[in-house]
Amino acid sequence: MPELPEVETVVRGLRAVLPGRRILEVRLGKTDFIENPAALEENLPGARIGAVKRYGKFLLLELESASTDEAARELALLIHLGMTGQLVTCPPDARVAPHTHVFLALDDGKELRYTDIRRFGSMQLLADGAREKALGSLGADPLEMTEEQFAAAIGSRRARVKALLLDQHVVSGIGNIYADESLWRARIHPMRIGATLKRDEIHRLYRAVRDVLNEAIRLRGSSVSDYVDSSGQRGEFQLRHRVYQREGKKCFRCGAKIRRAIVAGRSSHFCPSCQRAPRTRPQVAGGGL
DNA sequence: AGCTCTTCCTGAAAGC
DNA sequence: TGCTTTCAGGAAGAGC
Repeated sequence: MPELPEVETVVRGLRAVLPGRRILEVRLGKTDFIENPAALEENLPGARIGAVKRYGKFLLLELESASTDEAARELALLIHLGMTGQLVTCPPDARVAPHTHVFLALDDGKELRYTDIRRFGSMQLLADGAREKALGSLGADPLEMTEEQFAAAIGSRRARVKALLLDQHVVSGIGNIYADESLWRARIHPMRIGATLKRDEIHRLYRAVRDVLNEAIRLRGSSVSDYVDSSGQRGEFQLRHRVYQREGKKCFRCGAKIRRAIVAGRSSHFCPSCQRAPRTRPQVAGGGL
């Protein structure tokens, strides 16, 4: 599922081919994940693609409307890949994958396609002033924030650290895979309360999050379900997972059996030996460590 | 403030 | 074997 490293990989791929391209034609399939489908059909044809950006797990295609009619409106297409979203460029006669719902014909003869099996993704055309409203509440990007900012965001909260890492308003871009992998690397139990983390633990978590994300970007993301990059290629970081989907297997560090528990409503994988459960209130469901 | 539950959706996997 | 049920999960909203 696309999290920060996967979205970053897609963004880098699109950055190499999209800027400067003009959109010639739009075709839509199912549109229940698009905020205003008619707005796409009206405004995308003729628009020129500018910068390709990433905000947490969001992709943003900046657009220059070709029509010089009224005020030259700055538009942007905001895209979230949800769990199974794919953005791929291909020749227009390439086989159409099932569940492909957006086709953008480009002026270099290529096509940009959006495929999303579960349609948990979203697509929205943002007018001039709407960008701040759509993205303003996002937390800082963990690769851009300082350790002090990270410590302030996590260390002041009474929620479980797993919930905090997943909360896009606290830090943006981390999902279930990278939360679990980061916590394992930092040797912190997912049920720990943010405000109870020691300075050294915050430091380890900050380092772990950044190291895991950077390494995952280097390996072009994790392909666990349907993720592929903008060329249709799978990533390789799933080969480096230490806890995610490794329930019952041996911890790479100590050999104990990896456990799975529901934390913050999400399946959480951790080593009960390396990542000590908090002693007092929050207990892992079913007792035990 | 933070937790749990629900909703959206499909396909894989488990259950019978 | 084949049908049915459960589950997974990003994000938002409801209710406590």
